[in-house]
Amino acid sequence: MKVASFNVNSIRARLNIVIDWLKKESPDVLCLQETKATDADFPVAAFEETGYHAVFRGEKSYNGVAVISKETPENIRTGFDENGSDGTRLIAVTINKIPVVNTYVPQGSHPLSIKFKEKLEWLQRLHEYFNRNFKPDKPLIWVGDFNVAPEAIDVHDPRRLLGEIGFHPEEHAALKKIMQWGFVDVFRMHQPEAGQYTFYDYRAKNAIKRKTGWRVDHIWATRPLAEKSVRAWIDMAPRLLERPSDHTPIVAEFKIGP
DNA sequence: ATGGTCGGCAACCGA
Repeated sequence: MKVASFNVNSIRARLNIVIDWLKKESPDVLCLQETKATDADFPVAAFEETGYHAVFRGEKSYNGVAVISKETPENIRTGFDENGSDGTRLIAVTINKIPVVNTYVPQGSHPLSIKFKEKLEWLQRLHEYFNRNFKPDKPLIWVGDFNVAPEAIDVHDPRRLLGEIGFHPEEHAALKKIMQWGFVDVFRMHQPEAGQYTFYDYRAKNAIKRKTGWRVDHIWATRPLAEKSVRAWIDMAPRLLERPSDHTPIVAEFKIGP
């Protein structure tokens, strides 16, 4: 089973890139973040024509998550609870009997802002959500834009960036707590080298050439599933196409199911 | 070097 995650920064602006990428890479599951479309505006037909199912929860202008899959997704749930709280940032499905949780973690704006506190609380809530709904000794995949680079090798200048949004000790602590609940960073398990990034700020000139990136998009799995992962990589190819996103897809393959 | 550029959507917010 091949699982991928991609922050698209508008599914409508990026539709051709995503569809072409699906055809080229043929993942079993593709999780999207920042779709920036209401459910009525989500381009379902394009995915169905490509042979995929699409489930999604969006809103106008901001946020929005979707799961694109070859198999019919089951147990579709959006948000943290029965009320669907923060449903445009969290969508969970079961595919081939494997639960997949797709999140768009709040970016947090700036460490001194109220939004930073909200980001930390959001991660705490997510920890409780995993604890309430899943068990670390059972298969579970968590993917998405976590908006946190976990380690020094995940940013281009860790000394300068430490304490900035996305590379802050409190974010690291919050993420570490969730990892200690029972996750393995599947990408890092297969790719030990530094300097592999999923995000390049397009406000910065020549960011890709200068390698000023961040690894903030992730594929994590509980141990029984991580043990079945066979490879993982970041796909820079979409950047060569028209209208690149500032994020790029991350992919992992597991020796299970189809 | 303390800016820069996207996307959505109609003035600026979020990233």
